[in-house]
Amino acid sequence: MEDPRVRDGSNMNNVLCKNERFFCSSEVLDSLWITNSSPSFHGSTSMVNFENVQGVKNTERSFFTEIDKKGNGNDDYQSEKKRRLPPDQVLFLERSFEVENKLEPERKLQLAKELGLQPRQVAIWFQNRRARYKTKHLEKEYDSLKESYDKLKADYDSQFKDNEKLKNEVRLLTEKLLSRDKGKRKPEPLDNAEPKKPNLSHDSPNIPEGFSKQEDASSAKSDVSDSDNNSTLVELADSSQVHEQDPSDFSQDEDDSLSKSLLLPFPKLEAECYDDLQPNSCNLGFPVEAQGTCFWPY
DNA sequence: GCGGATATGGGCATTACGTCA
DNA sequence: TATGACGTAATGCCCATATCC
Repeated sequence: MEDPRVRDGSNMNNVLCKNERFFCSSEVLDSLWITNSSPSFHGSTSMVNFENVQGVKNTERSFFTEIDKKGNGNDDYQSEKKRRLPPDQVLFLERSFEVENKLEPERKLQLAKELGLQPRQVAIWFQNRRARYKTKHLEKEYDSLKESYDKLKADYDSQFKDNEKLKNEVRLLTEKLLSRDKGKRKPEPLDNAEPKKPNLSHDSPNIPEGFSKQEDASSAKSDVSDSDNNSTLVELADSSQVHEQDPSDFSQDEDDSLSKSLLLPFPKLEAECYDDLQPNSCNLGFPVEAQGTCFWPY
């Protein structure tokens, strides 16, 4: 069974248009496509006697002038020196690549025939093109990840400052309450007085000490993953509904200790705050395979 | 049905060459 | 003119898969 897609050049437009994701202009494709009736690409070798898709001879290319000057009539593809493909051929291959980045044998033969290239050349071009695409894609993915990371880090820093501010407020209020209690009654032994502290503390009798240790923001930041400090902060701020730490949420990020420490205070960010991100814009916590993608696998 | 030999194609690292600043 | 950086065509190797016997 012959694949109708590759039967002739006129059908190639359908091939190129079958994927609606890509820009597809029949005029453009018509200008690119050379039908079998055109002698333009029918040279027996890769690019000898090549004419571009508009039928204009490429007599300006240095390679041909060199060949002509030397009177080299050798049609053997293997013996030819390596040279870049002309822009029109590259454009045509790019269009084909946009449609499908894998090359079935029949399509390879058809492209080779239409472009006047060796099938091997077409296959190599697609192979290299896939490699280039992968590189570019990885670069974009890296940039996206970095952007997401920076954003997340900025969010964390902002939240950290707010946290510090709230801690200071709690500390001041605690001191006020303590001083007011002192004024009301006689001083009591310390261990007796502790349980009479206001609701700010349930299980952490040494709150002021804990705060005093964290007044230096930088040192406190380094301790951000300390569960004792976190629990203290949460209880003091009476925000247990906000902070429900689940260590399992970060099991996929073990290799990145910095990211892990940054994320710890905000275990629900991934699930709740980044739903609107574009695919591939943030991979934190998600395996690459699980991300939606409009790109080809490579 | 199973297993080995062979062919084919893709991925990847690398090389070779052309181009340009 | 020489040179280094960069892009890309091409090569070689490895692996997965399909087919044949």
